[in-house]
Amino acid sequence: MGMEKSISNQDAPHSTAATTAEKKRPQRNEKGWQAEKSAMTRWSILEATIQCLLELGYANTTTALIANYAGVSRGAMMHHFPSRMTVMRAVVDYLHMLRLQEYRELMSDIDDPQRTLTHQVIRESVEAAWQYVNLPSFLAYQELLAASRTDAELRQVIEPVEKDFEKQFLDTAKAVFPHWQNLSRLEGAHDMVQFLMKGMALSHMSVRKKARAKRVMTYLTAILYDIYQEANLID
Amino acid sequence: MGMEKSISNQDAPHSTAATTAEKKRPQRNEKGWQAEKSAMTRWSILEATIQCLLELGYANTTTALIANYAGVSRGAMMHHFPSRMTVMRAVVDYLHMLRLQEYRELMSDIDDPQRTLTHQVIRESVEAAWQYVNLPSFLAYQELLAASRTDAELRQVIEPVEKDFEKQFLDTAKAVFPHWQNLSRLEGAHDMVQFLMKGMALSHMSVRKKARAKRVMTYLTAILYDIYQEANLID
DNA sequence: AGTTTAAAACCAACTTGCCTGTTTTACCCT
DNA sequence: AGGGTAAAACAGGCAAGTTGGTTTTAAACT
Repeated sequence: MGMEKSISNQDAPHSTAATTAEKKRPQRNEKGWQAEKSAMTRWSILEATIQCLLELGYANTTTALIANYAGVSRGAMMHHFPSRMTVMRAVVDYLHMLRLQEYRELMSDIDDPQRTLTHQVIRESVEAAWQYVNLPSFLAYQELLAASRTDAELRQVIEPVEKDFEKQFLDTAKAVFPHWQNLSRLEGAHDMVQFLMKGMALSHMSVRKKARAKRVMTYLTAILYDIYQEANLID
Repeated sequence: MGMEKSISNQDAPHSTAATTAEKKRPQRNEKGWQAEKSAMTRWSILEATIQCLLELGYANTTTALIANYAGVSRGAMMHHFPSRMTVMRAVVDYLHMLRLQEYRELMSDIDDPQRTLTHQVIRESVEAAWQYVNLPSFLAYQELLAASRTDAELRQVIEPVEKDFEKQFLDTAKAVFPHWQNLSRLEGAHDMVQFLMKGMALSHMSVRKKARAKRVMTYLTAILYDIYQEANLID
């Protein structure tokens, strides 16, 4: 009786995580292969979770689904993350890192050779912010943030991260606009950008999305320029 | 032995719905008592559902919880609403009506005797919009809207309502500002207000909420005034 | 080197609890 | 009495977490 139980009745229909950014498969007989494979499994579970959050929402993101998306057995997954909340914790941290990185990347494209803020530079930074809130990482994080409103455990996890993120986020903005002297006004401008972009992103405009977004960004650029001018007159 | 069945072994820790707007208890032996009582039960279930959405979120709003909050048995509830989604459908319609009503009420406080938009009038309407997005009805609706992104059945229910709401919402704004001629710019201004307010409301600012909201509203008022001026110059 | 041993990774089945919708039973008003 | 209303019990399904076992890797020992 060979038993052959390894037919693997696991059904893993989605290989989403794998398609996005397949990490180089570690070679066996290498030193520390196990550790590397373990890390890759963890990573694919995190990516799968994000995919689930985007496609199914927080409530419908079950441990079984995550495992399927990641292409691992539920047992394996529970080995790396002993509970659902443990996965979420890891995802929150992962997104924290990822979002900051992506934001900085977008902002680094904006260089400001004249050392003074032109209308054009402001416009570019506004458009970068719009790109930013349309990234998957932003949407996935919002899903967690929204769920945390009524999930005490998740809130405990996400709250300190959120605080830290906002701080670093604002600091990054300050670094991108070093000539902007008046801090209070910079913060106000920052709020304007964030709130508007968030509101737009979460509105899922059903009609004329592109045109309306463009118009809003035009208005926003104008007011930001005004705020900047005033801010530097005062100094 | 008056029977006083209202001892209600149901544990209904929250009497939220009752506190908000206790309808007059219908008197027995009145004509149509049953119909009235039935209507009141339905109403209290809707209010209870809204309360649940606010406190627990869509995913955690179970039929049993709703019944508890409403102070009815689950059986009674299933009599009036044969399924969970049926309740949600009714709540969506109820909120549709309620939100429009509340918005119009807030806007009706703004009268404009000079028949021309002053800075002050704009400021008041902005503040009304801020009040509006801080109403429970707004938050409850957002909860449903957010859930509908990943719940196909709910989306089918809420999508047409959402479309109709946006239309009526914009129409109301037009009615409040009849002197605002240039329609395109009015729509742009409307978008600015809605997106900003939504973004702020959903940001749950943890620090200096009041001051930041005030500052944002000041900026918003300024840009709206500018848009208005330009709009009327063009005409 | 080759074998043994411990640990890490993985897998499938079970348990328990909760949620929904249904059915059954009881009630009360006209 | 009987239609409309309410309460309770029930059945089916699903998801989280646990358990017990198997395979794979790394290291220790002879």
